[in-house]
Amino acid sequence: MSLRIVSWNVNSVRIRIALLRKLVEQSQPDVICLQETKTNDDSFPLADLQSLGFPYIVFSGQKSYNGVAILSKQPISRVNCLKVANSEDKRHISVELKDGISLHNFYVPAGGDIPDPEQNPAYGFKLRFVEAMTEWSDELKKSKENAIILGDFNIAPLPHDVWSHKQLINVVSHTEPEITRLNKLKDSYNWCDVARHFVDSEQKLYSWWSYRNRDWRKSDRGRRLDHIWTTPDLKPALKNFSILKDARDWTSPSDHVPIMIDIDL
DNA sequence: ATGGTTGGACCCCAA
Repeated sequence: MSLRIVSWNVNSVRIRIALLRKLVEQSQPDVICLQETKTNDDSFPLADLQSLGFPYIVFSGQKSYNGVAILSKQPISRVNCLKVANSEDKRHISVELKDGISLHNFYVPAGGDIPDPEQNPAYGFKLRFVEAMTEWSDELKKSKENAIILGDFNIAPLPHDVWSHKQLINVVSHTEPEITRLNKLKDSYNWCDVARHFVDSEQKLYSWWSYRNRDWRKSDRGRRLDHIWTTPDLKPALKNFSILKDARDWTSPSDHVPIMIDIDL
């Protein structure tokens, strides 16, 4: 069974319905994982999304901030929401795709502007959040379960995951403490960074471009904040990876674009 | 060196 899985930080699910329709028509994904849905569960646009051809939808949201969802064409089971780093924030939801293979959708905290946990608690929370993900990953490895983890990790780890390594080294998303922690998470289960499995590390690769640029394509000051990782045993099953960059030019876009994999499960 | 934009709620916050 070949599965096409998309991850997208939509920056409000309710105002992005038309763009989700466009995504479905153009790319025909089987599973869509959303971050920053920005709505509580009572106001989640369930019927609208089901009408796009996804009868099976699970979501965990809150008013105004955060929120995650998974849309699927096929039945899903074992729905779970983790309380990562003891936070009440709705930043994780997972399902079982098929026997023994789980899919975990994470929205890692952005972490504010100042890269100092003393001055900026949001930054400290971000670091603790990735540490908590690592503890979770350690347990997953012990269970030997295969998994896909994806979402907006809000960290661009490699020099060519940002438009200027030098200019962003002290900018939250590309600081040494964040990168060290993300690498620790990656090493904890030898996770495969699917984007870099297919695209050389010397090549620039972004999934996010700030709203605060007159011409995002021309200035091209992007960062690779969105990720899809698999457990090492799933590597041979990976068939394709793509970043749907054109979505940044859609009418009233998210500042993140969808990223997509094809995997034979 | 600074400011630029968006979304959701409310008159500002987080991204």
